[in-house]
Order: sequence, then structure tokens, then C-alpha cells
Amino acid sequence: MMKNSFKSVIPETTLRRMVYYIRCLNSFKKEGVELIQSEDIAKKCGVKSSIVRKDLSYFGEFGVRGKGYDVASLLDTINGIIKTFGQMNAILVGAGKLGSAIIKHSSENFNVKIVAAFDKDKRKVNKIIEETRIYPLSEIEGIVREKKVKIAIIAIPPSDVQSVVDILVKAGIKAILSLALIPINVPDDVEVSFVDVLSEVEFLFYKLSLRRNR
Amino acid sequence: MMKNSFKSVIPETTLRRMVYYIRCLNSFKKEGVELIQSEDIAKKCGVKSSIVRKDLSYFGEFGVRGKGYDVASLLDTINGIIKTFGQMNAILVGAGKLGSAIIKHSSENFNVKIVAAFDKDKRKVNKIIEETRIYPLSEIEGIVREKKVKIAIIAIPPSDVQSVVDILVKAGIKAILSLALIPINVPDDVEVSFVDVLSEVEFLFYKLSLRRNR
DNA sequence: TTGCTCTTGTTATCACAATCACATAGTATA
DNA sequence: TATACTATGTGATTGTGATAACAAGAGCAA
Ligand SMILES: NC(=O)c1ccc[n+]([C@@H]2O[C@H](COP(=O)([O-])OP(=O)(O)OC[C@H]3O[C@@H](n4cnc5c(N)ncnc54)[C@H](O)[C@@H]3O)[C@@H](O)[C@H]2O)c1
Ligand SMILES: NC(=O)c1ccc[n+]([C@@H]2O[C@H](COP(=O)([O-])OP(=O)(O)OC[C@H]3O[C@@H](n4cnc5c(N)ncnc54)[C@H](O)[C@@H]3O)[C@@H](O)[C@H]2O)c1
Repeated sequence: MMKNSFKSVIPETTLRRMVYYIRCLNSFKKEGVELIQSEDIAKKCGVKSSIVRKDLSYFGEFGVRGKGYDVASLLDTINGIIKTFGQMNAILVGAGKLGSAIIKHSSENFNVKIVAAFDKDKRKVNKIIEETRIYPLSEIEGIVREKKVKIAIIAIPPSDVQSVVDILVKAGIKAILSLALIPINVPDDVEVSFVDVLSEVEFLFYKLSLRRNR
Repeated sequence: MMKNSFKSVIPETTLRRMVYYIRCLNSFKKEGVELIQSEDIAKKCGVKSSIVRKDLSYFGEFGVRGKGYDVASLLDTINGIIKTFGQMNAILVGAGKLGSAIIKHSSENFNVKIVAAFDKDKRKVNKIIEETRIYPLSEIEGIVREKKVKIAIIAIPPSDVQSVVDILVKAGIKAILSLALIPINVPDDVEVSFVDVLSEVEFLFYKLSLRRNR
């Protein structure tokens, strides 16, 4: 039923797991594996097989009952729906310690490519980290428009975040990932998320602390 | 009703937000603010005030109707329940680019303190980053036991992660935050979580891609 | 064709989380 | 003391996600 069509709203949690499924499929493909089962994906991603099947079912019916999924065609179909086709270009603002670690990380991970980095420190401008050049802030708008980049990562101190966000939004960025812990104001059509290692560590502390003591 | 006692199970989502509430309260306290309302916390943390009240209510009744919350006593009470008392000691394995960015980050954030870092690279051992000394892996067990550390952050390449996890678990670590994207095997009483910038970026790509096209 | 095996896709259920709306209980004022 | 006012705490409701269980479909063999 409803081949190649998909539910209009896909749960956030499903979309988060799709990241791992697709990586997993690419890795199977690279190894030359042609047919896989939901259980194989599940094991490799650390989830249950029933969740894998449910998640995939939001996008359509891709498997063969009794057999499993054809790795290549499953990848093709999903790439046809989520139109990234493996290549995801992003920019980075703030080429400090954290920023350069992220550039290096992305150079090891073929999915996301940091096509340009930006920094306000003149001494850093024009340096190249792992093939990514650092530009002055004044070039954000030009490069974003030229390369049609939609996503930006921000790795600068909290105090400067909102002013940089305003520049990014004006330049046409549609999603921002911030590594600084400060609320951000953006128009409704811009997605924002936050990632912070220490918040997660504190959360783990709280969890441990509340575990035994009632 | 039930003053100073709290529900046996506090939702994960609530615990995650508590991290931000407590930071927010500390910051109000530092500014000399003595009385606040759920709305103030909500604004500063980017959530709704009804959620703040509900979250706090899992721990007890701390506010005064018609007035609000006393910042100092609310902090004291929560610190009495979540027994971290502001000081949260952790260790870090992998003092590379990412690892040193995290050490620096924690030195700017008084809550989590990285009391020791570990690296297998002999050239890095005994160096000091922002007051945190780097030790060889062989000293993990001794230092973890001596300093009674319960939480570890791992910032090394995926290939080595499981072997390091085994050492950590043996040393008595009860929660692990990994920055490498590979499933980890631990006993049931050890908490594990993952943080990854690029996964979050890919998730944002998927979200954007699925937005307009149906 | 029938029957057997296998794994998918889906349904039904349960668990968890967010949100609303307001009774409640305190303060402030006169 | 009465009255108005204010922000909390919570019960009820809605929404969202996870899980288990199984019917449905495909392949295969005789
Ligand atoms: N979320 C996390 O998990 C996490 C982890 C580590 C650090 N951090 C935070 O990320 C931020 C950066 O950390 P870091 O270790 O890379 O610091 P850093 O000082 O090494 O680098 C910051 C860089 O940002 C640049 N910069 C500052 N203001 C700028 C602006 N307005 N526009 C463009 N560039 C600007 C600086 O020139 C510098 O190169 C800090 O606020 C830190 O607390 C977050
Ligand atoms: N999750 C994220 O958001 C994120 C971001 C950036 C990088 N990363 C990942 O984190 C890892 C580290 O990144 P990096 O930029 O710091 O790399 P890096 O090479 O600069 O540092 C890695 C460090 O780990 C040490 N190390 C390696 N194996 C070890 C072992 N078995 N025991 C102890 N120490 C060991 C190395 O000596 C080195 O100092 C990489 O796998 C990278 O892909 C994750």
C-alpha cells in the first residue's frame, strides 16, 4: 500500500535515527553486502529491529518479506526522498580549538563537508585547516549565496552568538547548530539546535545522583 | 503536600532541563537576584513556564504562591536532592584537538571539573592543559579510585573506544559520555550517552530536506 | 498446489511527555 | 478583616513515541 509515498510528518526521533541507518547502509554497501535485515541494522545502530522497521515504514515499503532489504536500492530510495544525495555542505563560524576539531572530524566523515570557515580573528583568516579555508566574517553572505549553503555551525563564545546569527539569517542560512549555550532568536523558518558536552555530563551526574537515593 | 520529598522517578526530559534551570539559578544568584518566578526561568532557558513549574514539582514544593521562588533556598534545596553541590568531577580520555577544547570549555564553566586527562601518546603525557594534567592510561584505575570519580568523557577514535571503556568500567566509572559514534558494551549499572555534532547537522539537513517537499 | 519458513509491515497497546486551565494559597492593600 | 491580586502546583487531556505481537506476503520445496 502506498508504494514510494511517505507520511507527511516523520517523527523527530525517527529522523534522528535515519542518520545512523543511512551511515550503516553506506558502510554495508562499501563492504559489498547486498542484502540485509532489520535486525542487522538494529544491531549496528544499537536499537531494536522493530524500531528500524517502523522507522523505515514512515517512508514507504522497501523490503521483501521473508528476505530483507536490498542495500543499494534502499539507499537510492531514501536518498531520493531525503534529497541530500550523500553530500551535505555546511559552513562553520569560529575556527578556534573546537571549530578546528569539528573541521577535522568532518574531513574524516564523508557525509558533511565544511565548505568554508569564518573567524573574526585576522590572524586566522586565509589559513587552511584540512582543506577548509578560513574567511573573514564580511564574506559570509557572498559565500553562502554563491555556494547555496543552508546550514551553519557556530563555535564562538556566547556573547557574540546573536550578532553572528543575525548575519547568517540575513545571508539565507536555514538551519543553525550552536555549540554555545545561549538562547537564539531567529525567524520561524530557521531551525536551531544545540549541542553541549558539559550539559550532557551534568545530566549524567544528576542521573547517577538520583539513582540509589530513592 | 509532601514537602521536601520527591517522586521516585523523575522524567529524563525533566532531568535534562534541570541542568539549565540550575545554571540559570546560579546566574541569578550571582547577579544578586533574590526572588524569581517560573516565567523568569522559562525565558532564560527557552521553555514554557508551565514546564518549569511541573519540572520543579517533581522534586517538591519550593515556591510561594503569588510571589515566586527564593533563589538561594531553591538552589540549596535542589542541591540537597541532587547531591552534586555544584562540584562535578570527571575525567577525560583522549587529549587531542577535541579533548583539549572540552578541557578549556570546562575551565570556563565552574560546574564540571576535569580532574585528570589520559592519553596513550607518550609525548602528551605530563603536559598540562588549563590546570588539567595528562596521565598515561596505566594510571586510570589508580586516579579514578583515589579521586572517587564516577564519570568519564571519551574523545578518541572509534577503533579504540571499547578497550578504553573496559578499563574505565573496571576502574569503577559509572557513567560514560562518548564522542565517538560506535556502540559501547557496558554492564547494566553503567550509564552511557553519546554526543555528536555532525549527526546533529545531518539531522538538520534531513529536516530541511523534508520540509517543503511534502 | 499445498504447506512450510522467514522477515516484513502494521496494528494495538502501553508508556512517557507536553500543555492547558484553574483551584489553591499565599501577599498586599485598605 | 475583607477583598483583590498574583503566581504556584496539579489534575485532566492531548499528543508523541516505543514495544510487542502477529497477519501478510514472498520464496522455496515437494
Ligand atoms: N558545546 C560544546 O560541547 C562545547 C565544547 C567546547 C567548547 N564550547 C564553546 O565553544 C566556544 C568556542 O570554544 P573554543 O575552544 O573553540 O574557543 P577558542 O577561543 O579556541 O575559539 C573561538 C574562536 O571563535 C572566534 N570568534 C570569536 N568571536 C567571533 C565572532 N564574533 N565571529 C567570528 N569568530 C569569532 C575566535 O577568533 C576564535 O578563533 C566557547 O564558547 C566554548 O565554551 C562548546
Ligand atoms: N562527537 C563529536 O561531536 C566529535 C567532534 C570532533 C571529533 N570527534 C571525534 O573524536 C575523536 C577525537 O578527535 P580529535 O580531533 O581530538 O582527534 P586527535 O587525533 O586530535 O586526538 C585524539 C587523541 O586521542 C588519543 N588516543 C588515541 N587512542 C587512544 C587510546 N586508545 N587511549 C587514549 N588516548 C588515545 C590520541 O593520542 C590523541 O591525543 C575522533 O574520533 C573524532 O572523529 C567527535
